[in-house]
Amino acid sequence: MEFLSLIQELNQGKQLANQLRTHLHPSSSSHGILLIDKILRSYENALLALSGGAAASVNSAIAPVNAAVQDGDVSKKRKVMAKWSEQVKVSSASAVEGPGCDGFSWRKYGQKDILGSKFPRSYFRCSHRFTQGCLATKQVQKSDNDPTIYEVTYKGRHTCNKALHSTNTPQEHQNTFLQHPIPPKQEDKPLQQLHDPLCFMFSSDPIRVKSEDLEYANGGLFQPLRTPSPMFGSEVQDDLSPFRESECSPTFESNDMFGLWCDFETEFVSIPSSMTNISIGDLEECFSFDNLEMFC
DNA sequence: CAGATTTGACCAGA
DNA sequence: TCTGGTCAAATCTG
Repeated sequence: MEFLSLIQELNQGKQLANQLRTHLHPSSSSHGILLIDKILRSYENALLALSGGAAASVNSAIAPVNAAVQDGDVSKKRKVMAKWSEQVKVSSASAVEGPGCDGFSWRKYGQKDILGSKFPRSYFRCSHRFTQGCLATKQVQKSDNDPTIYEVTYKGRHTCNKALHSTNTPQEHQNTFLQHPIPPKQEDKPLQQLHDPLCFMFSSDPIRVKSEDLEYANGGLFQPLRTPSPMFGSEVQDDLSPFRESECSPTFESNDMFGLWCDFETEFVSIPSSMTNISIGDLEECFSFDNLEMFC
C-alpha cells in the first residue's frame, strides 16, 4: 500500500473513531470514552510518526532485503535471514529463555559478551534444528538501560512440525502465523502473558519494543507492514502467509503503546496507540481487517 | 544416560 | 583486524 494511502486510512480510522465517540450515549461507561480517546490519540501519533520524514525513504531502501528474503537466499549471508525483535519487560531471565508457551522449544547454543553492552547475549536455536531442520533462532540480551528488559531477536522461521501444524488453538494459530516463538519456562503468570502474542497485545504489563531501529527517522527503512491478521481470527495460509514474508510481530511500545513492528535488518513499522487494556473485541472494532491490511 | 547448558575456539562479514 | 555468530567438547542436570 502506498504511503499516502496509509495516511488516508489512518485519517479515515481517526474520523471513524470520532464518529463512534459522538455516537456513544452520554450514559456510556467512561471507560468506553476513555478507550476511544486513546484510539484517537493513537491515530494522531501514528500520523505524526508517518509524517515525520518516513515517507521519503519508504520502499526504496528495503527492496533488496526483501528480495533476498523472498528468494529464500539465507545461506549466502547471515544478514539476509529474516529477523525481527522485541523488547520485553520481565521479572526473570528464564522468561525469555527455553521453550515457550506455544510449544516451541529452544536450546541455548552460545553466549557472547557484546562490545559496548553490559550484559552478554545468549543464543538459542530451535530444539528441532537437527531432527527437523528447523532453522529458527533467537538472541536474548538484557537491555543496558533497564536490566528488567530483555531484547529478544528472532531469526528465521520455524519449519518444525510444531510450527507447521499447531494451528488448532487460537494461541498456537497465532504463533504459527507469526513464526514468533513464545519464550519459554514461564515461571510466573505475568511472564507467560508477556510472551503470548495475544497476551502481548492486551496485557497491561509494560512491554517495550526497541526504538533504536527506527531508521526511517534517519533515512533508513520503513517497510509496508503485512498485518498479522490471524490475530483476529482469519485463516493462516501457511507459506502464503504474509508474515512469512515480512516477519512482523505485534508488540507494545511502552505502557500504552500498541505497535506492529517489523525488522528485517531494520525495517520497522510501529503503530503507536494507547490501547493497553483494550480487548480483542475492542480492537476488532478499531481495526478492521481492511484497515489493518493497509500496513501490509 | 540422554539431553541441556556452558564456554572457549573458530569462522565469516564488515 | 575486530566483532558477532556458531561450533563443539566439557560439564551439568534430571
